[in-house]
Amino acid sequence: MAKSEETSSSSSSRPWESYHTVYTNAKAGMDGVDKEKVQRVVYEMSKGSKYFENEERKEAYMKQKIENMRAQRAKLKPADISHYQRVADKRIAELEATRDLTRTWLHVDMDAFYAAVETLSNPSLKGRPMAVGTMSMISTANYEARKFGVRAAMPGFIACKLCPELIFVPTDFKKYTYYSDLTRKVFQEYDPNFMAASLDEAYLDITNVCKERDITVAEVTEELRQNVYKATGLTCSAGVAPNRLLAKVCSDINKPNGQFLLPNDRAAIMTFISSLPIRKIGGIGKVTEHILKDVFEIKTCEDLLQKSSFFCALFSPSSADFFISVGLGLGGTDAPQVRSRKSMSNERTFSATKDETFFHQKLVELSEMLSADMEKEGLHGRTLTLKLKTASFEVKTRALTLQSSLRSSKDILKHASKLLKAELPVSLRLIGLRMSHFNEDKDGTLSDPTQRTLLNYIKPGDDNTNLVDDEHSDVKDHSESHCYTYTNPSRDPLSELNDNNEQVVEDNGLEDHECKDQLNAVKSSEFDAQGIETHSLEGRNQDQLTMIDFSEKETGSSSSHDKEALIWLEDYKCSLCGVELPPSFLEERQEHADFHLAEKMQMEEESAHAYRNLPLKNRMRQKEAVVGQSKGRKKLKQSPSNGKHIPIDAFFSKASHNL
DNA sequence: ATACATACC
DNA sequence: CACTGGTATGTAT
Repeated sequence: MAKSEETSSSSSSRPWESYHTVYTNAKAGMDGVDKEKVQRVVYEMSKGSKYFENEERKEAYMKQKIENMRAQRAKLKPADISHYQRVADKRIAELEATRDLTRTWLHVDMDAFYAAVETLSNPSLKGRPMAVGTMSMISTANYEARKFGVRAAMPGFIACKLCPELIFVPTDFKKYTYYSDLTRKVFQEYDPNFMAASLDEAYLDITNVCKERDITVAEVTEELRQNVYKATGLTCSAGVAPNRLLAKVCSDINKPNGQFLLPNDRAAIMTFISSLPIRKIGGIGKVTEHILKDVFEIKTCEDLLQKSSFFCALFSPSSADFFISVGLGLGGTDAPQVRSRKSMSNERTFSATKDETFFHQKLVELSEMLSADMEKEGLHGRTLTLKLKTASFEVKTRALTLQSSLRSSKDILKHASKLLKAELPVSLRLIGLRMSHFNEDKDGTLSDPTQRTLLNYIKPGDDNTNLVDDEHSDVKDHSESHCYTYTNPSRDPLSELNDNNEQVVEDNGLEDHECKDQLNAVKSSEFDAQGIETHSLEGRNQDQLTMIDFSEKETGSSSSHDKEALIWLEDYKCSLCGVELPPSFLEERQEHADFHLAEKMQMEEESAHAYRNLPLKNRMRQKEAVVGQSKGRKKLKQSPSNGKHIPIDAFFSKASHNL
């Protein structure tokens, strides 16, 4: 008892101080905020919740990591330190040699973008504290609301407590996309190859405009911001620097409606960097900040350079390079590359439940959405990842990599169901699906493996695209991990938003519903055709049946006991899968039994199909593997960084922040 | 290859 | 009244 007494200063008397959220970070518009009050309210509103408990769990994990790191640091002997100091000094010199001060990069950042757009369409919101989002989550808050400590990523019900007058406006991506496009038309006049980082942010290389028009950087920046305002009625902030990493930092300095220019001058950069808190750097978040501060007493970018020996001693080379680069004020200066998408996903949150029928319905919806999204981009994927968030907020992922790539909602559903089944029973609050390992399919040709393989065999251009992209995709710094080059917007302003992650609800309106209904219709007829006897399941709906996966593997592996009937061993354990369900859980037991029954029927029904298809698929796959050769690709990727000419951005590519 | 974590908007 | 959604990437196993 006595030992549980808290001795740490804050925990006992002011418990809210130890609840670390992301809301306390100094953000634009948060100057006159009573941070202690915000912290207290956030704590009071969260305390005791499942969410809070999970945050505590995560906090404990982080503390553990810090302790491990501390121990490692303590193990270093003076001789080690001096050794690693030499290693670090060498690396510093090498990185310094890559410094490129010839480009002028501008980072534009719209001010409170979503909120500003909503105010445009409803001027009565002007001057009143407002947030875009829901009671559950806020996307953006306007500056009036920020005065109360309300900010993005804060749940609405907490924001309400901080600011009772707060007005909530639901998000409307269609609107934001429209205005985003207007801004991009302006950006294009300054840099046709500008990089869109999100709906409201972009990087522009203005080196050429400044030269061609023979005007100062400050003038170009003012003019650009003015033109954005003329085009949209929205204000933005801009930062200019010799690289993107610094430009982003600069755009935050005089926000809102301001700009900050950092000259292309090494001394100026070093001065600027020296007092800069590391948390301002894109890629250094809450956790990394905490670790660097608690383990190495690093707070500013200057500290980063001074403690560089520790990075070389205790971090991966790529992490060390990233931290040292930041300490030197280096960042991406290269021309933007067209990057191919790596993954596509969707997820939904709902009130926590154990209802497997409900889970299945979600999987159906997610599969259909994902399939449709993939089709829009002509993609087929090989790896499917199921994401689950339990009622206690723990996130789990379960992945499956297939022999051949897929896209159809039916295939996705069948594999997703299999993955989910293995986790049951479980109480969930979120389900998500992600597809990755894409093989592009430009012609819109179907997933017919014959065609794919033949194409690849004759003309390996299909994968070639990815190969080139992959090589360059490593050559990006962290703050730009989501940047896409904005390709010609002249015709259909919405079409190329496919290049952008945030194109989300583009055509969500009518079409979407139509689509879903159609898919549902198709789905039901499929089930009918499969001849599943719903009546044998005591009124369970058909959807429940589709929880059962269609996999060949399962058929083979579990065939040994597919004749067995379910018995509750020792009156609580399922004889088929070992799941434990007490006798009092009548509903659950019935559902569970249905599950196995349907599974059995499914397997029997399927075994006939599986045998015909398998050998063929396997053959195709082998060829693909040979042609695709992802291993050769990896080697190619690495060689440039080992060679004589090292592109500066390479040092940001793998930088780690998980310590 | 998989699982988990971190980060960004 | 009860803590998002989409993408990328790094680390560990």
